[in-house]
Amino acid sequence: MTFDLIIQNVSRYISLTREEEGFFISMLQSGHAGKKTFLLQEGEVCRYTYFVMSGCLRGYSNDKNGVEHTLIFAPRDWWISDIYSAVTQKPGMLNIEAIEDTELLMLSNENRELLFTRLPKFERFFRILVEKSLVNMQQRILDNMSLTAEERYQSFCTRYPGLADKLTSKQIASYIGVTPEFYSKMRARLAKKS
Amino acid sequence: MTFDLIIQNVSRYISLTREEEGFFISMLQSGHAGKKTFLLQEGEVCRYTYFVMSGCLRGYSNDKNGVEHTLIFAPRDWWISDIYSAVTQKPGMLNIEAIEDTELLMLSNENRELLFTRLPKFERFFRILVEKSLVNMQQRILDNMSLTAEERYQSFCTRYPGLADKLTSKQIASYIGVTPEFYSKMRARLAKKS
DNA sequence: CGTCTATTTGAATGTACTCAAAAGCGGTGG
DNA sequence: CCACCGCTTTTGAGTACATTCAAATAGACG
Repeated sequence: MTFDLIIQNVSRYISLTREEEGFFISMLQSGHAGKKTFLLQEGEVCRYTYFVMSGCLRGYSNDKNGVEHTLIFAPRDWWISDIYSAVTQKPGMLNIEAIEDTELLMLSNENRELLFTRLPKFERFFRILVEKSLVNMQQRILDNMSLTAEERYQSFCTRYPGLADKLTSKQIASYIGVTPEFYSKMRARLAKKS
Repeated sequence: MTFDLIIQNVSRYISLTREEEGFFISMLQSGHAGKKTFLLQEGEVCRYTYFVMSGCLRGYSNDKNGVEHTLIFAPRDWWISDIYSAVTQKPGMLNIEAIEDTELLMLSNENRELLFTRLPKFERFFRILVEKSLVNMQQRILDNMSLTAEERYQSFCTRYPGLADKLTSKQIASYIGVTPEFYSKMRARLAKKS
């Protein structure tokens, strides 16, 4: 069944009755994003929280020199949105792009609020989800301050097992925080070692 | 009244009746931390979420070389805890230290759960709180990847107005992610400019 | 096949770090 | 009250990690 994955995902933190599952599912829309297409672009207001059924998304932002910096990858079974924009309803600076053909479920901001009103336990679910995300981001700040590029690459491989193959060098470089050129040299060094 | 500050803080995101305020307050303990003392140390399980009434706290972690990296400062009207440890109930790596004599309110993990059970709107409050925090951390990751040390210093001054005076150079350096030596040289350059 | 973009390689540069030593500052005890 | 100790901050020289710019090579896609 199509909704098994998301129900399992939600059930990790809260438990739902059959009716609650039904209501939750009725709040979702399904969607598709072809490779290299955008679900959200810089300057837009984020209207949805996305859940990835298959494929993979990438959330990144451009700095003042136009350089891309990847904040998050969202493979199967992950949630993604521009929280800043979704919360404030103001234009954000995040781009959400499909790395490959991606099937999604979408929860609109309005339906999210409806869900919170009707089933307050979803406040709990999203609180826990955001807490996990916060812990990851904090760890990443520490990593950026204390690890070398090579170690951050290892850290990336651990956090997203198997994802490196699906991504371009540029995308990986933009996640670990180095230029594509330096990333290339780094790979050459690593290859020589082993 | 002692609890005005925290009630106002909470009321920014949820509204409470008199009785609810009373119950919330009954879940809190008050506490004090003298300058340079610790509320939490690396390896301990975080048992409380802290709210700062006056003074200032600092949350930092030591990397494998023993270098300190500051994740957060918590002046008056801020919340702080080691979310990782509080959520998992496992030993964390965060140290929470008082920068100066600090008065606090403390919400134990058990009372936090009680609060969630009795007043589910607090799930909402903490969800929003954590969302804001996540937005800040994401911004900080982008800053670390795209700004120079000098710009990150400006960014720090904006985020924590007036705090620079209360802190040692080493503490500021550990927040913006440079060595104390480099921070010192940076300050000298900045002073020369103006 | 040709074009466009991504990746690699190299040389020169820069930002920030390490190590070491000196100077400043704060607290403590005689 | 001041002398001393420990810690923080400053300064300098040498170094390292990562960037910039430029050119060559390889891949992807119509």
